[in-house]
Amino acid sequence: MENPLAKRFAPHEIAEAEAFIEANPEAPLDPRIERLVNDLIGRVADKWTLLVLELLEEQGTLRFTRIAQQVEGISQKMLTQTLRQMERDGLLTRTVHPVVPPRVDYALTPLGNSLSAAFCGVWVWAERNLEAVEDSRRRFDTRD
Amino acid sequence: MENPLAKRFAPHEIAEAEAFIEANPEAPLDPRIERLVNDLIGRVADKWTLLVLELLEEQGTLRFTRIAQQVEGISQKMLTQTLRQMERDGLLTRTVHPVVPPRVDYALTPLGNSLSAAFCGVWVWAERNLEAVEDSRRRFDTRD
DNA sequence: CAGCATCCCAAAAGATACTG
DNA sequence: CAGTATCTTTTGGGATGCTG
Repeated sequence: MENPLAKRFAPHEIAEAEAFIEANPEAPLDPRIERLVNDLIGRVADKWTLLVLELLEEQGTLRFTRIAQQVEGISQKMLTQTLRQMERDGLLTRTVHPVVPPRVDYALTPLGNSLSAAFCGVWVWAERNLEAVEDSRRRFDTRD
Repeated sequence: MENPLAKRFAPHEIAEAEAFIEANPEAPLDPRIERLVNDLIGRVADKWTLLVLELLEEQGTLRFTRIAQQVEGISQKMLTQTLRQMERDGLLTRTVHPVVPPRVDYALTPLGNSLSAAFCGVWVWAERNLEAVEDSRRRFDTRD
C-alpha cells in the first residue's frame, strides 16, 4: 500500500482530532494526524499537481490532451499519475464518455477549488517576490 | 548552471513585467516570467522546504542538528541541500560561529517569514480537509 | 483519443563512512 | 557539530508499442 497510515483511522477519530485542534490552536498536533497532514501537503505541494490545479481552475473542464498541451514539460506518464492521485484525493472528477473516439473530461471538485484558493497566496507571493529571490540567487552565485 | 533562465533578466526587466501584471491582472504572463514563477513555486512548494519553513517559523533560530531531529524522516544530505537552496533563494540566513565544536544557526529572513505566511492558507486547508481527503482515498481504494 | 504496459536511462534520494 | 564524500537504491521520465 502506498501509505500504510492512511487506513489506520476511522473518520470519527480524525473528526475528534480535528475538533481538538480547532479548540486548541496552540496545542501540538497528535503525531499521527500531523503525519497525515504532512503527507497530504507532500502530495498537493507537488509541481505537477499545482500546475494542473491552476490550469483547471482557470479553464474549467478539460480533456487529457488539452492538459498535456498546456502543462509545459509534463510527460504523459506523469500526467496520468498526477491526475489519478488528484482524483484519489478528491480534488478532481474524471468523467469517461462512452463514445468513439473516447473522451475523458477532468474538472475540479469543490475540494479542488478550495485548495486552489488556498494556494492563491503562494502564487501572489511568488509573483511579488520574484525579483527579490532572483537577486538573492545572483548574489549567492557570485559571492567570494 | 542550475537554471539557465535565472540570469537572462535584469532586475528592471522583471520589475517592469511585475508592474504590467499588477496593472493587467487578466493578461497572460510573459512566458519567461511565467517560467521563472513556476520554477520558484517548484522550489518552495517542496515537502522538505515547507517543513523546514514551518519549523523555523514556529521556533525561530535553530541549529542544524535540532532541525534534523524535528523534521521527521529527512536525511542530512537532503537537509543540507534544502537549507542551501533556501539560503540561496533568500528565505533564511546561515550564521557560522567560529567555535569548537562548530555552531551554525539558521533563521528565517523577512522574505522567508512572508512565504511562511503565504503558505498558512494551505496548512489550514490541509487540516480542515484531511478527513474529506482520507474518505475520498478510502472510497477510491475500495471502488469496484 | 486516452490511456496502460514495458523497457531503459538519468536523476534524485537514502545510507553510511569519514573529517575539519 | 556540521557537514562532505561515496555508494547504493529508488524514482522520474522518455520512448515505444498496444488496446478499447
